[in-house]
Amino acid sequence: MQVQTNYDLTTILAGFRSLSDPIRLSVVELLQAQELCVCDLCEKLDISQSKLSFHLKILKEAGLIRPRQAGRWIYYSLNLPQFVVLEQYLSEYRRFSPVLPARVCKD
Amino acid sequence: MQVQTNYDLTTILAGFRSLSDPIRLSVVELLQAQELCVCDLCEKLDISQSKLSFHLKILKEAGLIRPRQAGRWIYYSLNLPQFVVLEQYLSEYRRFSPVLPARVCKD
DNA sequence: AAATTATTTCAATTCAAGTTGATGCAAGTT
DNA sequence: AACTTGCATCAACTTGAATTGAAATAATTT
Repeated sequence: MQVQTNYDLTTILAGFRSLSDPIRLSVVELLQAQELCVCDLCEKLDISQSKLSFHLKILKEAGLIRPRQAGRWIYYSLNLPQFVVLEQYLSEYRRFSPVLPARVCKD
Repeated sequence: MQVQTNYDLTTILAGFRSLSDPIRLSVVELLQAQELCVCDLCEKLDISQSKLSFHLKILKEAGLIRPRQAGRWIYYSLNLPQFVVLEQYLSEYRRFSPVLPARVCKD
């Protein structure tokens, strides 16, 4: 409740959901090193193109990656600010963590 | 690939998946303030007990929360180290990322 | 020991997410 | 203009996750 009224929860949820799939996690790990086009990713991950496209869309809609068109290739790269948003969301848990005693459950 | 061979990818995935559901995110936000028993969470979230129990189990298995039994109540609290693991996983993207020039949208 | 309370588990159902192959589209090539 | 290439989208299908109500368990009280 007190953690972040300043973040958009929907975006946070979409971000975590995007990163909760092994293929998508592999994608961002590959993109972490360098910008890659779809066919590169396809090859490196050894999955079908339409399957990859599906996952790229989810990552893109979560704001974690962004496309750049160059001729007929589309290069994807990480959108770091969105990673930072997620990172900072998580950091709030640590930062404001209580040293409060447990509430006693009494009726 | 290059990001973290030192993390267990399965744990990371489970962590993100756990945080990708609105109910579970609400749970950890409530627990961020203080330890709570199941009945408290149930009441605050206004959901059925079995439903909550299902989500608590997922969070617990992801290592994000942990139970503490006191009599017939079970108090759940955050397991901060696991939040830190996720936070640090995300931070690696920022830290080792190639410094790209800010791209200006020219539409 | 029976009754009560807090919580988990189970089986059945519903709903959302992932996969597949085909089709469409836009950019580049001939 | 027709053809190819790189990618996205669609519809049908398969799989997995979430919800529900009922039953099971376990600690507590009477």
